[in-house]
Amino acid sequence: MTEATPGRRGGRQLPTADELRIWRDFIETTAALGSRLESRLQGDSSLSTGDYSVLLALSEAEGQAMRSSALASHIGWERSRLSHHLGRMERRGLIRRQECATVPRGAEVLLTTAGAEAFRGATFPHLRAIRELFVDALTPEQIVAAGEIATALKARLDDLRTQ
Amino acid sequence: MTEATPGRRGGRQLPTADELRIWRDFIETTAALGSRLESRLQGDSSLSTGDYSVLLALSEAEGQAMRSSALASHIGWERSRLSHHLGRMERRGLIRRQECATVPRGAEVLLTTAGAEAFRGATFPHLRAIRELFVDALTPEQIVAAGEIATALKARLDDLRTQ
DNA sequence: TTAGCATCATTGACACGTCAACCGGTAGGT
DNA sequence: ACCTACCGGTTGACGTGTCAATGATGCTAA
Repeated sequence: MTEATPGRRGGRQLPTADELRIWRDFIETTAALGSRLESRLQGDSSLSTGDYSVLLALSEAEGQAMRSSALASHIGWERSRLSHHLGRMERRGLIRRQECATVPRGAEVLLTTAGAEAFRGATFPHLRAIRELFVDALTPEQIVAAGEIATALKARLDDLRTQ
Repeated sequence: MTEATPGRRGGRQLPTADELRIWRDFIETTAALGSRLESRLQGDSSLSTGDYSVLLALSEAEGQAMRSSALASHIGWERSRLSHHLGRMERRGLIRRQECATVPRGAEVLLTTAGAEAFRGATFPHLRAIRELFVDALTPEQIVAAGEIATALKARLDDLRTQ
């Protein structure tokens, strides 16, 4: 199961029509789910899911502050993406950046009170939306299956990246 | 299952820690899968998945041409999104636009030979990537389960939109 | 007839992501 | 000491997506 057995289904190289239909349903529906959640969060709190990830990480951090690179790896973003996003969040007053005293050339990202407040206001509606759009849409067995599918897909992505 | 029973799991309003962990795995992994496929397609053919959707629809269309609005609803895009995308594709010579003879104010989108060729070259590697990243990552049972999960999530999204 | 009104498509402003280039500083090897 | 190589972070260019506003055109009802 971890190693692909190339001949498992007759050595075909291309998906069957059924597999393709499921693929399309799956990728399109998950994308639609993501953007619906995005717009729910936007409407409830004027935050994007990116903002939410950053604010969540900072809220849980020691002193509500993190080094930029630590933040990037914590939420799994590229550095340039984070830098652009922090610029936009700083303009809106949600975070602040300052030179790091201990590490030369390091940037410290600080949660502002406005940022903390925005995060507090967003959390409850966001979790409720996750429940309505995902948890309540599936049976308990399907939720477990979704977790296993995610794990298997992630393993495959990791395998192919380093290979 | 179609109607949410609010008290089904004790009337909680928020997801449990387990549900939340699965949610994050699920949404992040599917997003990563989508962008991996995007970059595979880009590397193999210099097309985006958006380009691919448009070219697929046009290839299958009568006379390799479609009205803009028909194309939009066929691939499920907003018209403004399609208009922007067609502008970029037209600059690259993949499609052409011309006034529609039959419908006033209608725009006809035509597949160019360069577009048809790009699509032909992209199809095989794209389908192979879907097989490698999705079909081969899952057991046959998991593929079925993925289809059912997509159907359930889609039904939920549709329910909540019209409600 | 004309004043709305819906329809088809485009446009502009803006948020977001990726890629590649860049910059400043530290560390290693010669 | 000097050259180089990396590291942390930023920037610019560009493709992409959404929203709201705009044109242009036909339909309908006062």
